[in-house]
Amino acid sequence: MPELPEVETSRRGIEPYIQQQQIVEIVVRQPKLRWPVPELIQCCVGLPILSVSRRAKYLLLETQAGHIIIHLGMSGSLRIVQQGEPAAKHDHVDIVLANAKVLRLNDPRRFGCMLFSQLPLEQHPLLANLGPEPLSDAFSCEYLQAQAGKRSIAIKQFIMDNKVVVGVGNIYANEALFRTGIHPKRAANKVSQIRLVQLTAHIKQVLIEAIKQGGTSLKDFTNAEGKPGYFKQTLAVYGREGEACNNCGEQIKALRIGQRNTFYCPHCQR
DNA sequence: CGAGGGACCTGGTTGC
DNA sequence: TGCAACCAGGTCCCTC
Repeated sequence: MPELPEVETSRRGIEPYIQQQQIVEIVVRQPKLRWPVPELIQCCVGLPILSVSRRAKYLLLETQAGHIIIHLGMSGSLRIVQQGEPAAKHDHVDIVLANAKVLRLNDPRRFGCMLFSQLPLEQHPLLANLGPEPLSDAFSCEYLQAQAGKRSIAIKQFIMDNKVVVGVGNIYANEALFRTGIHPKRAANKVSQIRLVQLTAHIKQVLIEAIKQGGTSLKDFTNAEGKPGYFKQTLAVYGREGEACNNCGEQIKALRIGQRNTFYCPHCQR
């Protein structure tokens, strides 16, 4: 479910309920996520959550003892529920807070994780080698041009590479390339300089629009209150194989790039 | 170093 | 209706 807009939607949704709240209890029903939930996470109990931030698709809960690092994988979601609410299937972890609210992690496929790190975050192995945030000034057209020149992989895989830029998943990679008129299979180092400038802007634009609409709810993504996002209505190519291109009316095509489903308009994207 | 593919999981949909 | 095959918003890790 989650690409960057969905993770940011979750962050904004949970922050008002958990920031500055003391952690009363951490209940781990299923520790077997992508990596085991560490026992050490229990050392946060009794401490307040000082901040709720995001790096790439990782959510970071800061405490005096270290950071809780949460990734939602493909199917994870976070909800705020009242203490005492019975757990449903795949509700793997509860962080119970002093205000009687519970931050509850649900993840059917268990590709997500909940970790704890006492290291400075920039030294954590999962965070140390990430590229710039797409919505930061560090993700500039000059930067993207410099990176693209070195790579021969398909432009779609290139912008989905977390070492290049974080937070661009399958949906928004497809959408940004459509907006820029670039064929997703074109080699990164064969995209013109002008189009890389446009692509930089379109990646930012599509992510900002999706955040404004609360993310894309495909199957079951919901925010902290259990409500869906509305960006699905805005998707121009993702999931629209066989339908008419909004721009030229030609049929949207699908192909596979790096084992991922890829959608594009053969007329508008070259 | 870069590129490619398997791996980790459950559940919904599709097709015989 | 039943069951197997395939597919899904991610990304680490191994091999070549």
